[in-house]
Amino acid sequence: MDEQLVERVLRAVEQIPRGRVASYGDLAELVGVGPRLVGRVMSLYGSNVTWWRVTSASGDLPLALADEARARWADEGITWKPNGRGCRIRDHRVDLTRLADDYERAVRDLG
DNA sequence: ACTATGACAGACG
DNA sequence: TCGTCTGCCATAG
Repeated sequence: MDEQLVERVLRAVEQIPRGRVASYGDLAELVGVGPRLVGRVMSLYGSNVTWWRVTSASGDLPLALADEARARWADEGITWKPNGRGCRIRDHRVDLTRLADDYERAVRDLG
């Protein structure tokens, strides 16, 4: 894995404000890579950051992570509908353009 | 070198 | 609302 890329992805995740979520695709667009790569980075290094604010485009997470994530969501006031279908997580997606500002800053301050 | 498979997404039937 | 297919990048076999 390209360390630079990993850093950029993780940095992007950290820009997601409390109480909001972003999809893998959102982050991918922000970082400038394919969504699958973001998924891969998260699977490897996600536990180091606020991974529960990253959901799939449909608002779901793998079963194992869902339990943990739900607790976090409840704590942050993120509403969701149990039983997958019609998950309301989508209503909490961040405005990508606003996220981009903070992200640019974060990446600049990195080097 | 080639294929299959992912914490994925978008288009289409 | 489901399958299916294609694009995406890295890894494993």
